[in-house]
Amino acid sequence: MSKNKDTVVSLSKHKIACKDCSLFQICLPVGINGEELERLEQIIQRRRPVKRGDHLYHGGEPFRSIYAVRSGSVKSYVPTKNGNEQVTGFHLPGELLGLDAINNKMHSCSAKALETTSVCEIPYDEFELLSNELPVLHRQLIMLMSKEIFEEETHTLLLGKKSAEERLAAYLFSISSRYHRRGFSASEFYLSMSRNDIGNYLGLAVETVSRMFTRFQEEGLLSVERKHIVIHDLERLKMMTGAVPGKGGEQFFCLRSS
Amino acid sequence: MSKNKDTVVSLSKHKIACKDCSLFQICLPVGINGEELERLEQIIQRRRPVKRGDHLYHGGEPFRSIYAVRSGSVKSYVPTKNGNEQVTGFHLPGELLGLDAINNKMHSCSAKALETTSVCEIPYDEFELLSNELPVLHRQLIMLMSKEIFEEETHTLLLGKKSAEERLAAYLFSISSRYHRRGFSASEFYLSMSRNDIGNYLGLAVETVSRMFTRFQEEGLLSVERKHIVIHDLERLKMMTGAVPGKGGEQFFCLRSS
DNA sequence: AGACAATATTGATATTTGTCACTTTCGTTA
DNA sequence: TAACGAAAGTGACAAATATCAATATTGTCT
Repeated sequence: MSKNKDTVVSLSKHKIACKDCSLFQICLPVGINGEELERLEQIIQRRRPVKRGDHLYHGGEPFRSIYAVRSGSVKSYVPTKNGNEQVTGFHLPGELLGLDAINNKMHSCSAKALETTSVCEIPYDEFELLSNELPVLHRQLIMLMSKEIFEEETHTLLLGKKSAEERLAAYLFSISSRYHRRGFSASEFYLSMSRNDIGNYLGLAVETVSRMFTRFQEEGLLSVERKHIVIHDLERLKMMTGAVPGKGGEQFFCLRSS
Repeated sequence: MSKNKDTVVSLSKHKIACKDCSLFQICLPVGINGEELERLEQIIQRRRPVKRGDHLYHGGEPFRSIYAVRSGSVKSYVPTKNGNEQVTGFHLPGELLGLDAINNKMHSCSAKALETTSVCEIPYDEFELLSNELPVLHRQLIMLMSKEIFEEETHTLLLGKKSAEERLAAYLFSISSRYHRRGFSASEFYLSMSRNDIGNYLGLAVETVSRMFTRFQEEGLLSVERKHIVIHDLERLKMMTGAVPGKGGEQFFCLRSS
């Protein structure tokens, strides 16, 4: 039990059962019955919200837990030799972090909150033990990891060949879809990450990102005011990503929505 | 049990027990005991080698199996609207394919052999059933998927910010390490993929790839003759990738070796 | 509120890479 | 073996983006 008032307030405010969590069907889409869920909940720790700039873990630290974002957002990055960092991903509500560390038993990147963020922490050892009795948990994790691999692939697709315009369009479309899935508006949202982070993630100079936002706005595609984005033509944005597969491919549109 | 002669012949030719397979410790690194292994082997199908250009699966097809490359190499790609394709990955011996399809139950990309290639096929339904009894199988799959996610992240790192030089260097270093791990030379190997595929994967024009190879050769970094590569200075190649993390980071060097 | 630091935007210029056109080499098939 | 088409390499040029420099805006701290 924490001692200061702040924490107590936060805990009481955030102690929500999984089944009442708005992310329930994102975290646990497959059939988990009541008793199984209860046992899972017993090992899940709901951490006090972390402040902007705080770390969930650092690269090189031993791996102990998987995290699920409840609210807020987190960025993953790797520090590089020249004192810079390379951003490897952003994590929005309902998304998991730390999956890349299971195999190494060590975190390969650092995770930093981009804003006040609350997460669920799932201690991996306990999860493993429980999974021996409840194979459905393993199955669920495998599904989520598959989705993660699929999405990384999408990101490869994004960075692979495209122009700055296509990259930023694809990025915005991805963010939009992810917020939408989480129950928020697809056409209006705040970008919690800086232009710097976006450019870094997309392999573009900050200035190029700025210019692209300006161009998009001039073209009437969207309105942008710092971090506040309103997309006026989502369909055109999607087209601009250039990621629509060819013949017979409409059924597996690959610039994913979730 | 298969019925037609063709299959029987192939099976007899390629029926090698997992424990005798040179990829054993790559596929199944953790402790699986004899009986468990035997039961796993019963569901693994060793397919007759596929010829260069043949597909293991196409994007949009229902997902049925995971594949492990035994020998040869495979490329994954997504067809795009303009009739081109976007290469999303290469798979060398000891590596798995199809993990991205578990969640969707549908393949999101196509997989094509770059040369004569033999694979093990693991029907996923049967794997799931068996895993209910042997949780170690699930655990192993999760480890392998974690590794996959880690490597995708590495690829993000590769494409994120780097110049053409850094990209090609990182690519060659990755291929080198993966061959090395499989027991081949780290400094001399054949690139089974075309310049076109490499360029596509790295987000570079074919001509740029060619020019970079030429430059690398002029600099004495390597010798290249079409697909045959000899690397003269692996250490310098590694440095050129620019992926060395900063302070205290040597322990989690992120441009991975496997 | 004021001041400072961080972030974002804009413009001018340099560099890199892509595109186009052509040549060479290789591999396959007749 | 010859001939063809595909893949690879090279050069000239154009286009896209990075870099550098300056300014504007925002957020934060006192």
